[in-house]
Amino acid sequence: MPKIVNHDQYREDICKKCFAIFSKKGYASVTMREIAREADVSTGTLYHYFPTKQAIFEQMFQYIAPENVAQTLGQYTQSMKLEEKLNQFTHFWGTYKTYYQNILLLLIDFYRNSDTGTAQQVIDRIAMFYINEIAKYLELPIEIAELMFTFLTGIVYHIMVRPETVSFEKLVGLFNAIVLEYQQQH
Amino acid sequence: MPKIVNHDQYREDICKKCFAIFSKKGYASVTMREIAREADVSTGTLYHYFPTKQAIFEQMFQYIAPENVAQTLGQYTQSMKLEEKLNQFTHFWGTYKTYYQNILLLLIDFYRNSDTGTAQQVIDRIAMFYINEIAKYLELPIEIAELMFTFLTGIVYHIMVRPETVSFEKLVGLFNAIVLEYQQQH
Amino acid sequence: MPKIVNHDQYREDICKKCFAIFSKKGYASVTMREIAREADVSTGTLYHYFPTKQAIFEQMFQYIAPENVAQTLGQYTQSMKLEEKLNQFTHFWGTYKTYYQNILLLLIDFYRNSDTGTAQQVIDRIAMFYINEIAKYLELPIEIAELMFTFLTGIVYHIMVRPETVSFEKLVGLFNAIVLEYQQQH
Amino acid sequence: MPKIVNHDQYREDICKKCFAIFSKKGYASVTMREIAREADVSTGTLYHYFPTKQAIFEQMFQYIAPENVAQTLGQYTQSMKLEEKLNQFTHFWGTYKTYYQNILLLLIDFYRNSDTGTAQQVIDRIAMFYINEIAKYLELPIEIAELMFTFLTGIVYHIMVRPETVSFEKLVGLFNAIVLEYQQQH
DNA sequence: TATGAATGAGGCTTCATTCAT
DNA sequence: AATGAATGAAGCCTCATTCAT
Repeated sequence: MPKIVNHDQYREDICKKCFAIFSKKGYASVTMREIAREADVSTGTLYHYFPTKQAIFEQMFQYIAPENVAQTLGQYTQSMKLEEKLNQFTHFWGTYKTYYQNILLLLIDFYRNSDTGTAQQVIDRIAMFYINEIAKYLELPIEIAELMFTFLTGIVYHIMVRPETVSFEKLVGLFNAIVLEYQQQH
Repeated sequence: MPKIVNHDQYREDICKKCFAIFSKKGYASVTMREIAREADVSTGTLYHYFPTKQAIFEQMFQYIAPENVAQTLGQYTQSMKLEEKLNQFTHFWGTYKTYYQNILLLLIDFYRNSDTGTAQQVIDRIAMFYINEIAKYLELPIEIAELMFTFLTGIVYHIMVRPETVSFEKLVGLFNAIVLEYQQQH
Repeated sequence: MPKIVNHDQYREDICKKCFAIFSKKGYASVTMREIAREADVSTGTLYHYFPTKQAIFEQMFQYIAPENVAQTLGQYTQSMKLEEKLNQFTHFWGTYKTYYQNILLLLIDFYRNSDTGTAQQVIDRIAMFYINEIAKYLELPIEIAELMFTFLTGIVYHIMVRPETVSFEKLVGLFNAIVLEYQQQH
Repeated sequence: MPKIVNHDQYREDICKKCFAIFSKKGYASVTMREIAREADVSTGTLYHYFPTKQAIFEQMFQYIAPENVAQTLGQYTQSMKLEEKLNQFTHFWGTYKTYYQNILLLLIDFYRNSDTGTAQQVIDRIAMFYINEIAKYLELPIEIAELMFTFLTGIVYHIMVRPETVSFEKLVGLFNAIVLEYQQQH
């Protein structure tokens, strides 16, 4: 009997193992040999489980992203007032800056290198997950959460490409103030 | 008798000519042959003026002045009330969606493929140009303009990668409402 | 308790089962996985019974008896006159065109991929079977049957590679006429 | 200025140079590196002139086959009687056995590895060339020439795959006798 | 025995870069 | 200066074969 393998489980393992290298180098400049090395298998094995490099990349998101996200977001402690929550939340977000930057770059690579429709679906699923978590935690309407998430995406981008000029704290503080004020009016 | 050529001028010409193709296809998937064709020279000539493909890409941003990238701005007509201005502005922004998406992707390629410090400087210059234009036109403090620009960046991204779920109008409408309210308080 | 297996019998089974796929796709473009699937065993089992892919291919011809290859023959009904027989025979041959084309291609693959001497022996055995059948059925001397078979081989080839130009009926009609005339003289 | 190259001429040169290796090893088992070595260029250059391996193979026939064929056939000396002509012709054909065998194998590879329609056209052109030459030289009607060519194809095949059993002379002698007799009747 | 997961050499192809003209 | 033909390293992928279970 050959080694008993749960294919899906194995795929997931491989995906998890190569997340780091993709996250570090993006899509295009990662070679199959590197992926194989990272996943500690041969290139042949890679092709035993995935038809193409692109498929590895795509499935990686299916397996990794939601989990990582959940892991990342599940750390809030509850607090009472919206203002405090906002502060805690954005502070937290700031702590994971680099992580979110990598994800953002990776998602853009994903968008560039995959079938557009598929990419959009996958990315949307990830985004919706975030948005719902934000809404739940901050006890805000989903539209506001979506607004916040969109804005935070913008922040992640600008902090990455313009770190000298952009102050995360200032930007976020201003945004929080605006949201707070708006919320109090309604 | 060699052709008299102003090297810098020639470089600038080439850069401008290949902006379109880079903006359309990104960095990695544009070949030197394509660049040469676009710039209407031979690959040999390309290497006479630039040491590498990456150098072309980097210098392109130097020659593509912010005004060029933002050439679509500056078409506003003035109107009185902030609300109207906001509406006009965001409507306008929405019209050029695809263009901004391409620029966003391009800048990310630039960030990925160039020296980080240089890329950040160049991108910052472009961003600041936009932000100042926004501040000037909407007669808003620069911090608010920065906030808006950051947010608009997020929108461009989300509209690109999640078009099924995200409504530009709704998102922007909500944002405008919030900004407006905030502005009236101060 | 291991399964009791008659190895030779097992080999024969496998060979017979994969004849179809080889005949359809040729030697080179059939993979071991496909052979395994076709024979309803694992690739490991394949290698338990055969040392290489080539060995499978070679032994296949050993087990595929000439009668199998020529199974389509033997369906003739007897009729009296040579002319009628010729017509019936060539009509019949024409009906199985595609089948004979595949066999022809397969034998050429065999010739190319196997030890020349072995291939020649096997192919000769198959050919002789055909020729004898022709001689028997048409009641013609073996030399004439050989002539006919050689000619029919040529026809199979030309119909395959030049279907637009070659008319099976015309070619065969002419040939029959010639044979007939020759026969009547002797 | 770069080296001045007549692309078509260069393509033809490359094709001619790699005819030998293809003719010796067939299509599938010839690698691009071998082709390059044979043509005395780099693999890159190969792709400068041909988009794929298949294209090289296909164009090789366009360039090579008619010419080689012509060269081969242009050696007849005229003689008076049909019988003598037939003898000379078939003798000649026998002399080039190996050459025709290679061509036959190669054409079958061509048929297998190219778009069917294209392959058929190319092969038909070659065949028609032969047939016309036969008709012209032997002063026979085109249908008889076609018949002969078809038959000769069959002979080439059988001599190749069954050399122990098949006698070229006998087969051809018999065929000549039949043709001769038929011709005298009409 | 039987399985099929695992291997890795080697195939085709791409493309930034070099260099003879 | 300008050209574009030529290069060859390196990428993705295939598949006959091996081997642990």
